[in-house]
Amino acid sequence: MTAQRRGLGTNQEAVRRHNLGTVLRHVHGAGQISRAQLTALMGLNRSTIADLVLELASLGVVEQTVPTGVRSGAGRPSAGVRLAEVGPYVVAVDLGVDRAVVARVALGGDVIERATAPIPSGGGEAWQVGSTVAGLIRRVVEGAPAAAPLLGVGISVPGLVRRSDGLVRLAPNLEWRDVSFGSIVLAALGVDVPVQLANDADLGALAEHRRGAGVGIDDLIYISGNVGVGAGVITGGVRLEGAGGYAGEVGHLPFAPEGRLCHCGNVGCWETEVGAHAIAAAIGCPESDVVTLGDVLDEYAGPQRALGATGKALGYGLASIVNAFNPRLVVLGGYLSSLYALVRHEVDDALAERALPAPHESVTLSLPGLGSDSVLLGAAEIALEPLFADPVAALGTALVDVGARLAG
Amino acid sequence: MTAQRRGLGTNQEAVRRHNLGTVLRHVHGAGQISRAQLTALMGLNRSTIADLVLELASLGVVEQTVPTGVRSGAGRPSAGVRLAEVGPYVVAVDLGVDRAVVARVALGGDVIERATAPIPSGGGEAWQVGSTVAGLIRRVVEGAPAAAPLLGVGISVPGLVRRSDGLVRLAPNLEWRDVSFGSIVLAALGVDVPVQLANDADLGALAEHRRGAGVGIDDLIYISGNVGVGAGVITGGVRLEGAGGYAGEVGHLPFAPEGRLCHCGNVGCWETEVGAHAIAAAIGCPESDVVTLGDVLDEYAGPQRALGATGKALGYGLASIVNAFNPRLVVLGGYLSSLYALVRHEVDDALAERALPAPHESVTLSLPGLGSDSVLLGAAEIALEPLFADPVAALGTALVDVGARLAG
DNA sequence: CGCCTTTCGTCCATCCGAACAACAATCTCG
DNA sequence: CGAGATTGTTGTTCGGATGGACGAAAGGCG
Repeated sequence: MTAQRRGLGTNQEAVRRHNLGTVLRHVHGAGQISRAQLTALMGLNRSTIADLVLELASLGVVEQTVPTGVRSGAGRPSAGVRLAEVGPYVVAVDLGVDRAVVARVALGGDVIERATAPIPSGGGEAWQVGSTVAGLIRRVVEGAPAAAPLLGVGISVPGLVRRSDGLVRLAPNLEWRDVSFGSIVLAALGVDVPVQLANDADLGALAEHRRGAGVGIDDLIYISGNVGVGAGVITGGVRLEGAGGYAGEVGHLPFAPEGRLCHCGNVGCWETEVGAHAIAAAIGCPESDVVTLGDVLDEYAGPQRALGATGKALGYGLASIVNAFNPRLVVLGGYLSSLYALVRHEVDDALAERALPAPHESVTLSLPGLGSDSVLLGAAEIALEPLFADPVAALGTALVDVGARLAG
Repeated sequence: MTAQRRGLGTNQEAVRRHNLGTVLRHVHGAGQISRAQLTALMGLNRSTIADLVLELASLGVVEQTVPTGVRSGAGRPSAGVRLAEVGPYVVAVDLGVDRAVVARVALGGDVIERATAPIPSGGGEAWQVGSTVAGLIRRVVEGAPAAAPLLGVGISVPGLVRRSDGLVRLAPNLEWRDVSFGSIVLAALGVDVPVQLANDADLGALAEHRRGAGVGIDDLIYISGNVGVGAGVITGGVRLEGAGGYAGEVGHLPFAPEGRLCHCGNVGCWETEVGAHAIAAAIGCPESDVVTLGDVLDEYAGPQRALGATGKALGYGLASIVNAFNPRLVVLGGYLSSLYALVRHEVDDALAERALPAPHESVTLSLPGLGSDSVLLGAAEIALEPLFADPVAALGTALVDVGARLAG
């Protein structure tokens, strides 16, 4: 359930809000679901579910269908509930270190349209990137039906993002510090829509939890390998954010006190062993290809030995993470998924060696269920969040006829 | 708000349950509160609060008082709500490595009676400890009014406790492995009451969050120094448990790869630097006094230099924890509070050196607000938890006339 | 000291929304 | 084809939060 401010009482509007949001969350998650399933899942009365679905349908978010062909036992077949044909959508932005990916994502998580553009290496000025992103947003929104409402924009940033206001505190690979990127994009767009920013690893975790390898798993960690290394943590089914929103910065956990100098100023951070630069050096890959290390690794045919130590370092670091957070699943994203495919054995062994037995016995390592789209879809998910918290309010303030507004 | 199973709908019984529980939680937290304050805090109507308080009073949990003397401006003074004179209580058990502390704790968190007994070094057989604990429980319960209901028993264990069923997976300093200590205590008592077990650091964190140095702070970590070192994490106001309940095992984070051998089988764990045995060795304290290291440190008058390296190691380790969890507050419990008092400077400096600026700028180190009772009071808090989740049900199944039942 | 204002408790009617009961609809199975 | 099972639909009930009216108990002010 949505975490409302604790200590508060529940009034009847809150009940309705929560129930409408929960129905919508289920439809969003399953794509197609019957009213009978909803009654079972939510533990409410048939009549209540019927009423909730009716209200969502009148809001134009869902549609009721004739009973679907999939039958399951005797009895009258249940009416289906699915997302509306022309329903609300969001814009998801995945800011990488060398390119920006922007997508129009429908409620339900399908990418309808997508556009990509390179980002000057070293990030460049934030306003330039913002203008590039705004152009991509215009492009993906163009084809949207005029009647479809835009709920908001979700932006993934490879760096530390302050939770309270979305300020990018530090994005080392973009060379940004204290950049209000949300405002910059909005200014370049010339419209006012809700914008949510978050760390890339956090969003990868969210997406894998909702729609990827971690569906039904309430404690998982997504490790993003994206030049730097970060972790996004889902615990008890909710994002672990910490006081400022910076939780999960595992790239600078101490690893080898006598090791290499890290850009953070310390010596021997985990990132100096499993970061993209370290791996590139290990396999003799030129510096210029570091940003596309995943592709390089996918085609790597050199000696396994070159990566053995790296795999071991990855496993040892994961052991710390497993001990600290006790996840049921660890998803290796970015170039780490390519790396894991090459040295799975070394990683698994190192993890088993260093992790405590109790947390180790229930953990699984896995590749992303969403491929390289985890982060992008996570950005869509946070943009959808207000809709699940309060469907009526979110749809009330959503923007319609977006194509025309942005073109003008 | 209490985390109910996600995905569920909210029906009207759940609303009442939640609101009753929230009122009770506020009274429990504040001790004495006016109905006007409750309306403001919970955002409900005056009439609703009156009705909720009335129901709690008829359950015998709270009492209404004439308006208290503390005035605040004009207007009719508001009736007070306080805990009932003869109200429900719980038994809290803090299992240390050398002694067990048992207390009768009233709703509201006051320790009414307390009893202590030594535990044979090395823990001894679990059933022996269970019998000792049962004896202590009998003693503290004896004086309770016959009409007062016993809600349950909360037990703190220095080790890994499985969340699902409270099994003690591993308690190294008691030399226990897979011990169902809850059942053992119940069997020795001969009655059936709800029993909750949890890790000592988790309970320290809970108590400091509810009633100690972390009141109003939703992201905090309690580091327990109790021969071994563990962390309890509160994030977003709720306990971080992880998949099995083992989250927060930071004692075995890698620290010095060329360091000492740890009892977990690895080399250079943090615990080998800041664990009780390491500190005892550093200050030349005999092995037999390791279990009371806190007292030894309080009276320590030797050279500061002996502890300088330890302080630095503590700070470096805390930096990892701050980076990983981004807490607003870190409470140093057990002997670490004594240690911190001696080498505060070294710890602070080491933390500042290794932590990332963003998470570091908002974190504070502190001593426990509850002294050495944090863990004990945390055990009381988990035993109270069912009451806040559903007051009516919890009181319905509570045990009355406990003294006679246990004596017979 | 009396009056006004403010704030709160109490009592009532109201309203919202979930639950329930009864009946019709539509399937499976024998 | 009939019995049983499950669901949709509709009208009603009911729990519980809400809001207004009124009185009560304070403080502030002339």
